[in-house]
Amino acid sequence: MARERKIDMVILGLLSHEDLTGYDIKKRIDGAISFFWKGSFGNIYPALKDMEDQELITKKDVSDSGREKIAYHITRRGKKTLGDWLKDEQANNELRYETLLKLFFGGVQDKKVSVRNIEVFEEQVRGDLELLKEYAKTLKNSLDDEDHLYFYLTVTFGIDSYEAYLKWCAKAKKLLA
Amino acid sequence: MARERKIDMVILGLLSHEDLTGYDIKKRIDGAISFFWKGSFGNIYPALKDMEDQELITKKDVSDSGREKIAYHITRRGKKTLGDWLKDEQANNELRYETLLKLFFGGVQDKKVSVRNIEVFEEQVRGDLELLKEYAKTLKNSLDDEDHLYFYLTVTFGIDSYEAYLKWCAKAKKLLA
DNA sequence: TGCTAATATATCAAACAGATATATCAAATT
DNA sequence: AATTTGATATATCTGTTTGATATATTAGCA
Repeated sequence: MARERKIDMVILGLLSHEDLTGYDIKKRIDGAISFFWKGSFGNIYPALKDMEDQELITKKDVSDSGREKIAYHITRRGKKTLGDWLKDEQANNELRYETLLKLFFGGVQDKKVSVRNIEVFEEQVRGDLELLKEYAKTLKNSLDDEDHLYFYLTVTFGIDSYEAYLKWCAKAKKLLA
Repeated sequence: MARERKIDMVILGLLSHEDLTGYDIKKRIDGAISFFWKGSFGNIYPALKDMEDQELITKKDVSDSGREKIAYHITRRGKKTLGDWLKDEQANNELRYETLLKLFFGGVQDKKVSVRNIEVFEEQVRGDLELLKEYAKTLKNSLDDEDHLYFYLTVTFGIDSYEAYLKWCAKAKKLLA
């Protein structure tokens, strides 16, 4: 059975707002989306090619001068595919935290190693949390704009969970002390 | 540059406690670990073969009768590799939540679709949270056992973040109403 | 006895990550 | 004016991972 390629949906979702080149798509994914989904050139470019064959998107040359530049536009078929995916209730939600993996096997080393791993994690989270809070501050004033509302919701998800992470870090370090 | 294969560390971590067959390793990963890391036969068996070549683990035939059964044992080299990884401060922590992806592109559909997606997520989380709380209850009485302590820490991470998720779900549904 | 589920090893195609190759262009530096 | 740097832009390659499938044995049970 052909597995559903999730990067297709990310691309269709982005193209449903505006025409974009592969490079633009990568930049968008690396932005706010990267918090809950990743993408690489290695799957974006092949996906664009395949989806053009399936007529979910169309190509248009937008080279400004000598430089080759190809923008993609979503078709009616593409919009339907995106809509069907959104309406499909099943969703795969996965956490892949190497920090937790290291903590799980922490007994192999001195407790100090685990404490240090938690501290590094804490610093990461603290930095990301600040970024998310800035996003939230800007977005909060324009929630009547539907797109901002949905963006805001994903941002608050990040804020709430990261704040929970920080509380956990404090508790965990105490238990290891 | 040869990327570090994370499944190797999961396997070494598990083998540092007891000898296991590939099938056993899969079962262990599908248990409590699956909350923060996944593994499949498709990478477990090749990893076992490679690590045997690198002398990080050794094979021993433990077939009880006609059935082939191969258990693996960690070597001193394997323990060193595991220890080095634990002491390495850099860790890759990734969230891949299709629910958030759908929410981000929710504007394409009616708000009811997004609310439903959140509800499905909420049910998933509520179920997993119950399981984690049962783990925690059992473990809490034996935190003097080091292995239990580390297990308990990962479990409380899950509990704390899942509780934050549920609070967010309530807020998000209200904002979409 | 036959059926089903669990045990156990293993491989394959598709998807994905991360690095690299190639080349253009804009802006800053020398 | 020439050079360097960093951003833009497309694309591919290798290795890793996922999810499905193939094959076969064994235990329980009806």
